[in-house]
Amino acid sequence: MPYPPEHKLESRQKILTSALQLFTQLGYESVTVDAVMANCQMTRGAFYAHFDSKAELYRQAIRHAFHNSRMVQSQTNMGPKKERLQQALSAYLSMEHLRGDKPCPLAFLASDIAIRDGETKAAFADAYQTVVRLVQDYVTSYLPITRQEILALSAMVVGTVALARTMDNASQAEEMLLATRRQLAGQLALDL
Amino acid sequence: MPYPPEHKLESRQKILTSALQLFTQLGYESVTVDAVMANCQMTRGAFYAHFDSKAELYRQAIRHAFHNSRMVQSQTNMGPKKERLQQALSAYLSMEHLRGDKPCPLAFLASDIAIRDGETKAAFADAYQTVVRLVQDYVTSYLPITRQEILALSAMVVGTVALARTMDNASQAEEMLLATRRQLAGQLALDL
DNA sequence: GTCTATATTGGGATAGAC
DNA sequence: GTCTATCCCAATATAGAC
Repeated sequence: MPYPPEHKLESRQKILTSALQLFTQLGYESVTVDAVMANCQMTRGAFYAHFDSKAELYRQAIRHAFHNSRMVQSQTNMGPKKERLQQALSAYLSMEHLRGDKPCPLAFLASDIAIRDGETKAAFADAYQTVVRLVQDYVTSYLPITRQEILALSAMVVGTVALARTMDNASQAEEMLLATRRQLAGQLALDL
Repeated sequence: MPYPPEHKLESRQKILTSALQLFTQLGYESVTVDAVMANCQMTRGAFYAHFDSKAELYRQAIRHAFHNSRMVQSQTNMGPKKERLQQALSAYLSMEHLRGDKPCPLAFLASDIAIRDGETKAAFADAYQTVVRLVQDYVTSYLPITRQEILALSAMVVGTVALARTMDNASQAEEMLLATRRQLAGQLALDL
């Protein structure tokens, strides 16, 4: 028995992490299965023992990213919800995030998802609705707010990161992040 | 002389319009030069008399889109700036826009641009800065506002359209558009 | 489960006729 | 300027050994 049973699960996790990194950096079409596997020290042949196709890998990588996101993971953390929200937003609206550290699929893949098949879009839409409800839960713990306001502010946060990433100039990107932190601090009574 | 001198310019415009439509619908990589040309009743061979490469076509299509955008074109319109702004925003945050009618590259291509070369990103960043200044000019004509506020609100508007486009469900998309219209109406004293 | 071939397709770019 | 025909490379997916 050359491989222990947990080996396959470990390989799967490695492939998913590798895939998310490359998909967010290069976009769906420019990423090859070869590159994903090489990026985690495996070869192409092994891929098909884990996933049926590249499209399937994309869907799973998105689910994986949401499940491991700061916002979702912060549910298991200690401390008041307001502080956890503040930390998550601060990390989200940072240059480190822009550079691809724990990339959020919402901001990094939005226009890529819009052109995929229904199954992929549904996976993405579900995850988005979950995050919106989570944010609403966090904010309402200390401030009355409507779902409508949460939706608009979420779009602002995600849109800021998506647009800042397109800027060729770092100071323009920083200006955008700062502007949204200020706006958010005012509307959500946070210290950002 | 089989071709009058204006023929080439006309062909070029047709190719650019065809390209923008396909790029925003399918993304850069999934669009073939063949498809762009077939979409405007020409063949692949003719393409290279107009553009050096597919990457060059992408850049030109983005410039073309900004130049023909409602916001930029509204500069030549009559009427008070506040009304022109209101009309542009209303069209921007509509289901027709989401369906691909005069697609805005900011919202439709943001995560696609982020992974392209520096030249493409620079073209996009320039266009974005122009639009931001234009919006600021329109708003300040009737309401005092800072550049920071304009940046945050612009990200909200663009982010809303980008995210709404990823939803598999039309009513979710409508909810998002409505939420941002409401928020914007409040902050910019508009009737949306 | 993972490896090294390999079959096959698709698309960017060019050549040369009209 | 536009056409058809062609070269050439890259990438998905599979076959079969270990």
